[in-house]
Amino acid sequence: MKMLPVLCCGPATEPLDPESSETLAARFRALADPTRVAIVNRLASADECCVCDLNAAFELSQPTISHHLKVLRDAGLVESSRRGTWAYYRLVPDAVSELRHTLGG
Amino acid sequence: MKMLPVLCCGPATEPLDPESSETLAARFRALADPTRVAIVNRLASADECCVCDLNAAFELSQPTISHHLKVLRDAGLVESSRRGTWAYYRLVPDAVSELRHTLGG
DNA sequence: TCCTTTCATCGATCGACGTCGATGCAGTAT
DNA sequence: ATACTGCATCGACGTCGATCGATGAAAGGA
Repeated sequence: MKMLPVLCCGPATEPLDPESSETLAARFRALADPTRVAIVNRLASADECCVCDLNAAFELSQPTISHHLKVLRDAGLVESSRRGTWAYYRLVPDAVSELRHTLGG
Repeated sequence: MKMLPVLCCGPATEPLDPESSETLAARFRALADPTRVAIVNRLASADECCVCDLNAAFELSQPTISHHLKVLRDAGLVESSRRGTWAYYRLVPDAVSELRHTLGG
């Protein structure tokens, strides 16, 4: 897991280089959609979640949900594994907590 | 300051209603741009910051910086006050901290 | 009064993003 | 072999957002 710089509070708030700003913004962008926030919230209260359950939970088309899952995957916030026909998604707690620390934990 | 629900970790991770998801996403969207992340970072290490300093710090036009500051203002992450000709911006620590808690502090 | 500086807003442009239907591809059952 | 289900990808469409130049408003100085 790549280390992200501290964003604000805390004793050491060093200036951000452009690359770090872009990395941080990319992670926040993954949460900049209500559906993705809701997905993350749902995954937070369940160890695993089948895509079919997510499709049923949100009034969106299956490709749209799949797209949001890909965005979250690319951001490293969730991970998936296929078992048989189904795909299961899990939260990556370290990624969430690392993002939280950039807000000054 | 409006109370936001807990997002993930912690003992109580209640399901998010659509309105809360939208509110949370809106806040994350304010940080979903590298320039805004850098502005927040800069404000975090200085009590106050004049807009003219920000204009000088980023290689963007003055209207663009002004736009980003408005986005951050609308999100409640920063606040401003004019003194004479100059406008000074400050971070709103409670807003940042509240957002951090939604990530499960 | 007139000019300059500082900042916000406006209008336009262009690329990024959310959404969908259609399609493809495994896996499973009949 | 055929058909069906679960999920990812593709292509297209509409909207949103980042950016800029131009303009406006307010304050200060000559």
